Amino acid sequence: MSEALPKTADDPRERVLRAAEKAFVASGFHGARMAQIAREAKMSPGHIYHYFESKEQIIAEMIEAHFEEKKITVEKYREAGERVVDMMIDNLSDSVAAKTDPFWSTLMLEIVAEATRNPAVATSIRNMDADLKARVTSYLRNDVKQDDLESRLEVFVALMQGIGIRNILNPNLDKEAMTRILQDVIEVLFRRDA
Amino acid sequence: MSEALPKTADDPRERVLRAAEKAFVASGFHGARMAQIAREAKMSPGHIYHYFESKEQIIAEMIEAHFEEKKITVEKYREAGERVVDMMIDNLSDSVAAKTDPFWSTLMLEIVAEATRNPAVATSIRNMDADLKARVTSYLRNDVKQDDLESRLEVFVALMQGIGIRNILNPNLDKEAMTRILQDVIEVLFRRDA
Amino acid sequence: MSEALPKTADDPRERVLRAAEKAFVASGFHGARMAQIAREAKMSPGHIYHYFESKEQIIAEMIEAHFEEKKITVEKYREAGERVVDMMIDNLSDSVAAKTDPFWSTLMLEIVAEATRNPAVATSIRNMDADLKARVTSYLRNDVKQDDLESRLEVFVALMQGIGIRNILNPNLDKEAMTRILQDVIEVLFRRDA
Amino acid sequence: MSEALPKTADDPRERVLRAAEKAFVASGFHGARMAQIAREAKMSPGHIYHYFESKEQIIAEMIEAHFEEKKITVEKYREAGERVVDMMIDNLSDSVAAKTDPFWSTLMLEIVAEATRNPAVATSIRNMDADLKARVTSYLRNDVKQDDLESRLEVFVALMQGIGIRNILNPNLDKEAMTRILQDVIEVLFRRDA
DNA sequence: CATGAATGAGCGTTCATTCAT
DNA sequence: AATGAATGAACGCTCATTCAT
Repeated sequence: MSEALPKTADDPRERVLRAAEKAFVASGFHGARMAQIAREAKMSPGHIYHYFESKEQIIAEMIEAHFEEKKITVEKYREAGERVVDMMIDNLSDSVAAKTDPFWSTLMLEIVAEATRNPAVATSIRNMDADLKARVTSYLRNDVKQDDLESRLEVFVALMQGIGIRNILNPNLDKEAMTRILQDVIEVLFRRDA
Repeated sequence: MSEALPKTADDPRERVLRAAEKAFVASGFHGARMAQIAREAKMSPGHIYHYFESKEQIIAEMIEAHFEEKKITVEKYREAGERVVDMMIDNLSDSVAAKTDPFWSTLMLEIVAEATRNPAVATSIRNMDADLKARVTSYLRNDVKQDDLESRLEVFVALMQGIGIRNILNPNLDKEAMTRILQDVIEVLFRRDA
Repeated sequence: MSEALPKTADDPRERVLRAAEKAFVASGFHGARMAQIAREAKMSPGHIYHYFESKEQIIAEMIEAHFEEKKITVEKYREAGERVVDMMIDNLSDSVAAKTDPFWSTLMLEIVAEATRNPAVATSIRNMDADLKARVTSYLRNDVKQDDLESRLEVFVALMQGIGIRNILNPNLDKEAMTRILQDVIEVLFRRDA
Repeated sequence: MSEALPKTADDPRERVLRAAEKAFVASGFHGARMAQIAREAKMSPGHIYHYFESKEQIIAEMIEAHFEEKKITVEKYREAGERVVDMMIDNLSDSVAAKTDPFWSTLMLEIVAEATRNPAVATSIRNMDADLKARVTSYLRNDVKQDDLESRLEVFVALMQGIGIRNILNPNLDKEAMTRILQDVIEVLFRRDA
């Protein structure tokens, strides 16, 4: 009779979240208007409140969905066994492309900025970030021997997230050159002793 | 008799800018209220408009001042001659401390996020960022021989700005360990062929 | 079933225009507050903006409606054929009553005063006034032979609008006596040579 | 040592009143800003309050001064004895010119409009208008025999003030033609039986 | 499940007036 | 007599949210 988790394009909640995402990227969490989200979701403003308690809640769920997606991306590395770092390097070009997609980098920025003022969001993304990092750390352990691996991962993640910011400040980033240089950095971060 | 440029704590424009900075960090550009800024600046809301045309202008001037300060920081490297990279490494611990100061990293985040929706701000900070990068590139040229120096600098700057984001997502960052690892990264970025 | 143009008391736009009219007469265009208009229209201030872009627009539409009404009044003279001047004289008492209604004379004053500082309003009411005058002139042509008819009409209109002002400066105007005297003036304006 | 009534250009009160007049014509009573008046009067905003209690008071005094001037104009007719109407006709062209001066017609409009909402102003200008009218009536009595003279004067004054409005609604008024036609009207108003 | 009309608190900003000098 | 910096109440307008249907 009824689907359990209809996370398709027809699921109205999903439609709102996607619409909100778009609006947030275009105007920021505070600049985005419920009316704008409603229009994009092809739903009346009033009806959104049938699915979400408030704009705040939409923001919160959207952020969660964002991390859920990242979790899936990260799970690929679980299969890599002892070849995680190789896989990282192989995927570098795609990773840089993802980080420099204005849509995602803007969203990431918006999320982190929101965390600096909304304690609930801060707690939530810190937990999710820790979870993500713990996963990656455990996968990397198969391949990497340094005992300061966690800090090394922090450096690597900082670098990748920083690239998102750089792309905003300098949209003419030479991504190919950067990918090449990043390979060296990864080597030094995770292979020095190998 | 009378100071020409009283950029002291008594200069009312400066007082407003400092107050705005605080309010922006606490609530974001859009969340900050003029009344809040006025209270913090010990000035009536109306009087702020004696010194600034609009909230928008306060944001713009605050951003400019922020970059002006960075320019001064960067100028230290001008004197370093052929020992720029050494100086970078020597200063690493201070640089990391600066990047992980929640006040400044939050402000930076706010600024970059604003750039993604306010074209005037985008143009302004891109110009200022380019200027800053050009300066550093020219100082590095004395010490670094790689022809892809610009991209290497981009990677380095991404890393440093990314650390600001990391500190928000993980306030328990092991700064000492990261400083140590960053030394290796700097070596590989700017010394590999030397 | 649904009405096409419900210009009744239930049409919310009409309700706002009527409320605005009242408020403008009581306090002037600038003195009238949106809250006052909203209260009078039994509508929240915010909701007014569902129907009108701005207070300015309400003023503009109210002025237009005012002229539209005048156009209807004037059209009666179209049917009069060669007996326009007779009709004018027959209607004189009503015309004087209309011009001395404090509500309408105050509104007219407000409109003309607004025209002296708002160029958009000036253009608008000049066009509408010219249209009105052209109509009356063409109707009068059937009955009146003077070639300076336009100037004669200007004199007549000045007189009628001036009565509105007089009524404000002297609310005890002897309207009957004036109507009698006005008959002579009309005769001399439009009948002298007849 | 000190002049009794220094109504010269140096009298600061006079300077403020002249400045206010200008500002009121340009922007209306409510649109005119104290700062604008102060600038025009070459005086600081604060200092204006040394001479006037409030903007309201400036408006009130300015209106009074305006009528005082009119009183002087009207007094010319006192000397005319039995030739008042002749004098009126002789002066017609000047009178029309005065009424169509945008400065004065705008000011008159502003004053009458203010009277419709400010009861103090209403009382004041009604008294002054009555005084003026009584004077002119008494002078006309020497020349005019009709017993409805007061109403005839009302009609005449309505006509002249109406011309001010017409000039705003139609700045291309043919003043010469109108002057000619007005002569006929004056004749019929004040000479019919003579 | 769905609409969109309706609300009203709260914003950035203005400006008559006051105050310290 | 004179300044102009400073105040703060009040405005037009916006928009997240609610309500009648």
